[in-house]
Amino acid sequence: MHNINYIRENPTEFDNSMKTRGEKPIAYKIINIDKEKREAQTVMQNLLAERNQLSKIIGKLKSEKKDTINEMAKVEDLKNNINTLKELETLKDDELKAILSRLPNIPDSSTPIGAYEEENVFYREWGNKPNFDFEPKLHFEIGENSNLMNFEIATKLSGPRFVILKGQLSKFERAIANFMLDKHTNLNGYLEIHVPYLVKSETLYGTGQLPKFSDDLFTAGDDHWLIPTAEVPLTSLCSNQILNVNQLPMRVTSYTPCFRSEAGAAGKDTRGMLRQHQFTKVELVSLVEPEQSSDELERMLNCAEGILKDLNLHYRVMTLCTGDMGFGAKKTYDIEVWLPGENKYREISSCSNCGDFQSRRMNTRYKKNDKNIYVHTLNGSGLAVGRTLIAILENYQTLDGNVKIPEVLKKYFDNQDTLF
RNA sequence: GGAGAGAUGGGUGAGUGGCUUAAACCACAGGUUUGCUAAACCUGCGAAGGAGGUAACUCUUUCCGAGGGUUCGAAUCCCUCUCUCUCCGCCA
Repeated sequence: MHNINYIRENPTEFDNSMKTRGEKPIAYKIINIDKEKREAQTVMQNLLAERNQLSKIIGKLKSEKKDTINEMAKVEDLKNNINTLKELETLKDDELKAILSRLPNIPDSSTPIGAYEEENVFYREWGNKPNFDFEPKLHFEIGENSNLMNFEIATKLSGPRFVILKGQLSKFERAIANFMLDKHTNLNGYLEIHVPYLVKSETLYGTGQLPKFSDDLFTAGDDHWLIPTAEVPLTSLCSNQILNVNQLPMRVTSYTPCFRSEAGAAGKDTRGMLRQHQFTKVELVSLVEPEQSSDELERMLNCAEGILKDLNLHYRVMTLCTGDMGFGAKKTYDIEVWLPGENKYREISSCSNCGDFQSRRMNTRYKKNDKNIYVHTLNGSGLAVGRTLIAILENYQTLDGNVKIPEVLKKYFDNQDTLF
């Protein structure tokens, strides 16, 4: 949610920001509605003050057994005006909220301006593309050939975009997640949290998925929604709270399934387990003081990159341009891992600084020098477990169709050298 | 799922229609004094807004779980909902 005072004071800058995100100019309209709201409010409050005065007088007169007909008549008049103004104020406030809640965050000054994915900017890379002396297979070829990955059964049970992992592959998924969690909790200072996978619409509003993106979500009825990412419950842990400054920075992590309807992705990535309705992810979330959020984004990116380095997987980091960035983000880095089977880089993590955009929506503040300040929130994948599994299958495959186990994962996988 | 009891500031907790401008205590912050691992005393201490002023500030509205209603006036009365606790039932 945007700070109305900022829009009031910087309408041109605000519209320019929105333009880079594909929105039309709207500051003028917002300011007008806000003005109408405040005018109604001011007049109403003056009348309320008058009513309160009169009520006190009436109380006093009654206790003295005196006549109150004049005062009662005055209050009756006031009441009608108050009700009319109250309705007007509510109307204008609803209008304002409807607009503000659907506008994306203002990009950071360091976010490159652009409309499409192609305009994302290369930030850095690590490692090299591996050399194969045979034609590397795609992850689902390796999976299906070994009979450990099955899409038909999953489709029979749940429809398209689901998968079943069996035996060693199912266990391998678990090993990858455990490795990530151990690293983030033991070395990177994140506190592991077990969160609900169903949340209320109010919670999704706080992180920005609602009201605008309900089509991307699965609902379970009764105001319960399946989480599209653990970012939603983790970021919301301290909603409607005033934290003490010494609770910051707060760093939390969670390993959860994520559920996405992939409504806009019809026909895209239909083969394999790259784009599923359900996948697992280790998520990182930080709540920090405003001055620290830029540094925290770099730190978080390093935590996510560290996993890929440990796994010796080649990747590049892209800075997303304004048009490709998510709704709540001020700045986002995508980590794209190299997939030799596909001969492509593919997103495996996305780390975003949301500034105070989410904390305003969910009302998370901290107290410093007697002031209540909105925290800055950050989230990042550390990493998407399913896609990490894909990356290992494709990068560590051998000619005979087996897969070598990366050194750091062996202790999570009964010290085996190969997948099967 | 059934029955009962509750929800008041950071915490405990008083408050059954106007004398509450939400008491008191604890915690916290600042200060004074005594003098030493502390005590006593004083002061301050919830949130979100609006109007005025260059400003320190002043005035004012709303908020006692949430939303409606009654009333000149609601923490207090009425209705709906949510959550918590206790007991019973069911259950991994």
